[in-house]
Amino acid sequence: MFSYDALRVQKKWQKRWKETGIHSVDLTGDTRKKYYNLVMFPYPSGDKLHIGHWYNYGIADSWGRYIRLQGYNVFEPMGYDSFGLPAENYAVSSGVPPHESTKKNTDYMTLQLGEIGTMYDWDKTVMTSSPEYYKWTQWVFLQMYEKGLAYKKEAPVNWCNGCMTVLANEQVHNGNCERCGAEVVQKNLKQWFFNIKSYADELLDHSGLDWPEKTKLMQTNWIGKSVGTEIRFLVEAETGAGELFFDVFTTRADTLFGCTYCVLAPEHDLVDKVTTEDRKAEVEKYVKDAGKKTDMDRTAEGKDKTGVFTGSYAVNPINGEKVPIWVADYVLAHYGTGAVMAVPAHDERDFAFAKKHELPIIEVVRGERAEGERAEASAGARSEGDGLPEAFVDYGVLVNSGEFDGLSSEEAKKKITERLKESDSGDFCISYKLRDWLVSRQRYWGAPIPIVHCKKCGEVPVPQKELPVKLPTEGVDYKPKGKSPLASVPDFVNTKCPKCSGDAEREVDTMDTFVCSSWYFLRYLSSKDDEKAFDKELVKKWFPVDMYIGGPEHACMHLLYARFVHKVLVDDRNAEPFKRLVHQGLVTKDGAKMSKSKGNVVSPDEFVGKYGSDVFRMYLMFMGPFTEGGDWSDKGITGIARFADRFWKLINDEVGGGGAAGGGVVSDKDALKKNLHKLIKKVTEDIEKFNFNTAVAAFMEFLNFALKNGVDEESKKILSVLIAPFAPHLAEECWEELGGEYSVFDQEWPKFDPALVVDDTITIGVQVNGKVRGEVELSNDAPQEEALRMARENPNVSKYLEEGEVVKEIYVPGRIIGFVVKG
RNA sequence: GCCCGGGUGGCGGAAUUGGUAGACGCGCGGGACUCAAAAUCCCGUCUUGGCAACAAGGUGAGGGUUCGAUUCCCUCCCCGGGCACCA
Repeated sequence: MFSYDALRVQKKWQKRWKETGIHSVDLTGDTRKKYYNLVMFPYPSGDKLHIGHWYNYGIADSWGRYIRLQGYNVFEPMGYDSFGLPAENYAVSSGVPPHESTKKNTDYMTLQLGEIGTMYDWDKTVMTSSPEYYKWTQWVFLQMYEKGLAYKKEAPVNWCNGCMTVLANEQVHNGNCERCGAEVVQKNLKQWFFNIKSYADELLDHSGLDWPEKTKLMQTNWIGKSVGTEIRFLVEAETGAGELFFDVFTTRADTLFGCTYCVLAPEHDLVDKVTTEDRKAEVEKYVKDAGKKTDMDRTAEGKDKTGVFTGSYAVNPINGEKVPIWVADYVLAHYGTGAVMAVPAHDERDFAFAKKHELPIIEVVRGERAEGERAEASAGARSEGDGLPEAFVDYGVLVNSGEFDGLSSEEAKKKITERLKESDSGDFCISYKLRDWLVSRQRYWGAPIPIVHCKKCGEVPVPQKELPVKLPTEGVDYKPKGKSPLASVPDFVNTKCPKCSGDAEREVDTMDTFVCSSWYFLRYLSSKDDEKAFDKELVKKWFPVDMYIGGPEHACMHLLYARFVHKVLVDDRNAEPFKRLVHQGLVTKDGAKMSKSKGNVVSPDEFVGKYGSDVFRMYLMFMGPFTEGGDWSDKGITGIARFADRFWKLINDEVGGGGAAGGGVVSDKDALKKNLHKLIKKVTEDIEKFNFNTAVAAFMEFLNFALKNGVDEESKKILSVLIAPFAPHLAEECWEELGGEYSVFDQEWPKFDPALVVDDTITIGVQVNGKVRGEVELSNDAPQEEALRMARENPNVSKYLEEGEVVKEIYVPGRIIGFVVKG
């Protein structure tokens, strides 16, 4: 069918690559410039590679091959993120222990990744579920612990009813579990956290990172930094409980005079203390009900602002006004201080709440825009602001604010905060949406947390030399019960305290798999003696990762965690692990996401078996821009199959028929040279931009030309190198066929001659009143006078010029000639 | 609700700073080769009218700026992604 035997060729070269060890990287001795080409490592599933794997790994590899040809020493490692729920869930249903199924899956996957024809250096692979790896994940935990960045604390946390474990904030999407989709509820539990919040400012700093703007923005929004004021409200103690106070956080200190009540979150410590006897029953019931609700329930009730009065009052420190203290679940316990000052005139939520519960509304900021509306409202309600149709949330000028009247919001924020500072009742303050990273999980298939609980000494970290704390593989009931399965393995639980040697119990929770994946890129550079988690000298040499390729879904999870952990491990708050980041797009079928349930999943094997892996890879590259994905078409791939075949024919002079040139006969040598150099330029520039689709298109254009015109041997060699990142096996075969020395990947990437890529004569359009009326051919640097003269000579153009008087002439060299005619 | 992307032929998708819209490929139509089919090769392919030259319309909808707008501005519609009471 095809004259190019793709399957034979790909087998041949995969074998040759392996035998010659061409992809094995010398991390220390090589004198070429280093390039760390990283792709997010896969979770090893038992299924065959799906199209997304091919898309991601195939194209990431093409990038690596291109960089290699550019003369770099490319480090392209690969490993497995092999801890995690799927293997464990499989164990629950089948009884096959995770360490067994995982081993089988990774072996199989390695084989398949080889079939793509990738240049991974398997000598330096990692598997996060191996004791050799998780030993050091535990060490990472201890590092965090020693630096005071890991702590165990009771807090309201997210609990997934499906996975029967707690989840990090980042792993809850729309109130559901990111993994299994089950509903997530709030529970008060004692859990391990990493203090990622203390790195918020460093994580906010993306300077110097060549990352997609969108990803940086998502992280910025997730961290959610707000600059504002913390204000202390004293409680008017009717309960006789002594001097009570609470702090609130606000970004709008300028509205402080408009505060007509305060709200505590139901979980706030002070709720009990400020509630008066007569309100106790009602408040307790409200708090209890709120606790039972999921976040979804709380927000699902939407704009309906529920709440109860505590019976107590607080004093507004700026004016001594007494305001009632309420409890309401529209105030979040975990943000700011868990308490707010409510200013109904200038906050939509407070406005809705005040309306519903008939609390006063006082206008303290006025903007130009509100002027008309207010006049129409009632003049009588001016000072009270009850006439406001809605909250005015914009900045403006202060009113009803005593001596601060007339100040702009900006100025007032500063002045009011400074005043509060004088009386020790407030200060400037910064608040973040980012919460600490909850890292403990009540599941089996993860790295055990290296902590023991001693009756005498309390919480004691396991000494580094005793690592790894091995995950038991015998006698484990994997079934999730809401407690770690490890709790039911006595041999694991019962231990001795490393400090006092007394009886102690091991921590039974395991670590979030995102901890494992937050440092694997460092582990690829492990030290030979295994004395350290990674080789510091190698890390110094090879970091940052020059290119990191992976899915955009990790923007606020892995990519945030990895930056944080990297900063801690290399002991530099400003260090960044990934210099350039590129996200692959999604491959769809008929415009829809592929899914088993829709039955529109495309299996690569069928097409790889028919056309070979090069064609499959190249079609994926051709489908659309890499970052945007593309739509798979069973028919579309035939275009690339034809292309590969025609390419092969060109190299082998099998171009008979149709009057095409062959046998080394070149009909226009200058044109060949020009087109070849234009191709080199186009392909090089497109690859740099990750626009592989247009690079392939340029190849096709060139091929169409070359098959007619003929090519010489030198051009064939250049073409073989140029095609190498796109179709590595084909390129090797062509290169060998042309008598080139193994390997094509040890050649130099061709350079174009700038003089050859510009045409001396070009064809440009001529417009009359903006409409194209003809085209003229003129020299590249033709002066305006000549260009216009030639344009006028065009019969169709002159026809339109005669219709009136030329009032303007336009000449953009190389682009357009235009006339404006009036009449 | 808010914040990002994006809407271009039958389809996937191309189009520097505003400068000949539709590259390249698929599909489709026609032809060559063949007893025939496949494969291959050649020609055509945005719509309408015309043999053609050419003309008119055309990049989600409507306005605007400009000699000229897929590109810039305003209003709106649709699709994808993120956030979601963050005070």
